[in-house]
Amino acid sequence: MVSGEQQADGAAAGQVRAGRKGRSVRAPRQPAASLPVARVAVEISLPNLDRPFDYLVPDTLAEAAVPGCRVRVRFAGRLTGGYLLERAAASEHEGKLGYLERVVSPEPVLTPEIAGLARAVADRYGGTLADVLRLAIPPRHAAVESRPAQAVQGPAREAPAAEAAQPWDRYEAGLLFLRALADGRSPRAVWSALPGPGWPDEIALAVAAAAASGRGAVIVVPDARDLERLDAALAERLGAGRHVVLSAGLGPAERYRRWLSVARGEVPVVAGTRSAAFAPVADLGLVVLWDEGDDLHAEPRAPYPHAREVLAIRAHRSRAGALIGGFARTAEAALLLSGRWARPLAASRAVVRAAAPNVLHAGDDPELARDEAARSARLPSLALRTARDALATGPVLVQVPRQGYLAAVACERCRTQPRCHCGGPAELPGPAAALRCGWCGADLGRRCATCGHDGLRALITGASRTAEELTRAFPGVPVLTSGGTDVLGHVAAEPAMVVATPGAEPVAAAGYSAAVLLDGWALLGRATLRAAEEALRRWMNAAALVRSSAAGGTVVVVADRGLPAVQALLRWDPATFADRELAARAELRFPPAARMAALTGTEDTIRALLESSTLPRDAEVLGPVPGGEQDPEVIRYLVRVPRSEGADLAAALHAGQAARTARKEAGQLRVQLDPGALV
DNA sequence: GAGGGCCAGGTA
DNA sequence: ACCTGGCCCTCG
Repeated sequence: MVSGEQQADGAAAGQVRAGRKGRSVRAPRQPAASLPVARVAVEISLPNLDRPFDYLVPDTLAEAAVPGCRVRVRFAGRLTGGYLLERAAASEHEGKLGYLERVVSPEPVLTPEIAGLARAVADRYGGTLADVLRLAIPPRHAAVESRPAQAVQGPAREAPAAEAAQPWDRYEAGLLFLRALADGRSPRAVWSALPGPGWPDEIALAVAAAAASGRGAVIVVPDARDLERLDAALAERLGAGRHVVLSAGLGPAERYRRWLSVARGEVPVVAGTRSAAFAPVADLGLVVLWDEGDDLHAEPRAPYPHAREVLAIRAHRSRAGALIGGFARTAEAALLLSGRWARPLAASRAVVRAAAPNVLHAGDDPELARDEAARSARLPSLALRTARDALATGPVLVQVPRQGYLAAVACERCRTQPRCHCGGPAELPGPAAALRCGWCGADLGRRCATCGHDGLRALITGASRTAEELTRAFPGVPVLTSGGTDVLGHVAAEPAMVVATPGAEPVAAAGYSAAVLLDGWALLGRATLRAAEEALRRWMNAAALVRSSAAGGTVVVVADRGLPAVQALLRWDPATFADRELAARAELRFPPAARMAALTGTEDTIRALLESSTLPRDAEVLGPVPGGEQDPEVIRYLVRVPRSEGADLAAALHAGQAARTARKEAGQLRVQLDPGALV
């Protein structure tokens, strides 16, 4: 109801009055003649308000208030933004409806497909529609909107001929997959990409096949470097003006301009990082996820959706094809296969063997165990020999798990690991530097706090120290580094040692002649559920940059040969590894075999949430578990349910949070379904 | 989240 | 008769 105060304000009661400073006179409002009700998704991310609200469309906005447009409405007395979901003839709402205050712009930015997808993603993660829409729709840029649509340059290219599709010929069902897309069908595949530089082109060909059926595509890659490679391949295969690239680095105006060209149906193909999964491509025929195991695909903002999940939901809802893959494979992807949601798309063993480099291991090299000098130098002789031979024919990649000089140290005498007051570990930034805290950066001097000794022992050697060692070991050979803030995109075909941290490996012009994967134990030893899966993914991504075994490419992995991840690399068999990983998770009842929610907050808030939630029948509450939070008050609980009850768990936690916020209960609480970093 | 109504219990 | 705090509900 409208209070006396608001009536005096004029507008709400529809009184005619002259505004101050020459503001125009407002006539009494009248509902639009046709479809006077606007169903609005208000931009408020409170779980108890996570539903549409109806407003009246004033006749003055009858034309502008189109489904999908941005509006301003008065909600609980305040002006708030929102999206018009649909126009209706009547409302279910018993009470009196307010009027739309304004149509921000008649541009229909929220398509029915994306509205439905966003709702489904919110439901899947127990989050709110408003939170998902914030991830899905970029902020408006008025100047960009008012500019006329860009003409699409260049003619659309014809569908790829059979010859052009040849890279897919190497995969057992590759041509069938492309044919199905070109015929307008929607096959779904978990793809084991063959090692080498061909993946962007293979994706571009699949996209071109979907385009040949008159449909669009969405492609999500982990980062800007992959996006650059894909951009070039798409330009090549689709022709000019048929795709746009969406990435964070574009700046708001350019980002909105490109996004709008997709929303307006001017461009049928979008490639981007995780938020591009929501790009409003019209008539979607294919979704693609590259390097599906990369943790950059996990959105760090509420409700923490994963691009794999978003794309799978989208492909399912929109009846689009799906191509989800990479060189390695996660347990999640294995589950898509075991549930028959997708089919495997891989090459035969013979083709894989020919395309992959020759992989050797040096972890249990007997020379390493005996040769103390080699051990302290950390470079097994097999690795040094391989690198030396390979340098004759091209660059050699050296993968080091950690950046910096010494990423972890101990006192040489008493073996204590120095720590900062904040609890962070000490690292050594350079040969003559003082110790520094790896978390807060505080100067920790050089002397051992326990015994006073100032000699150090390296526990984890970083990339720059490795580069220093290699410079000594290979005099006259250029040693390049890539990692952290200084990432190289490419290196030339000339001999060089290229030291890179995982994910920062440059592409070599004609492939690396060899790669050395150092300190496997440091990757595998991390106490996380995904340590082995992640180690294999990082190794395969590096090894895929090396020439094929037929072309003399060699990889040396320094790790224990008995480990399944090492075996999987030696045999280049990501599928069996992922199946085993999935089986192991099923045994432990861990995701993705089970569905889990992580509740992070104070003991009180977690307890209150659990009390106000009606958890599914088979829910197990585990905890408190270590969650890596700095604040000792903030703890973590896990709630586990069988996969079949995942939707119920999300709904229960959503309802529990709704009840809590409606009761104005204080306290921070984060609810995360299937968090990436579990345990 | 903000605002409001309602009730209980206290205060003048 | 009036104020305050807690509880609960609505918000279109």
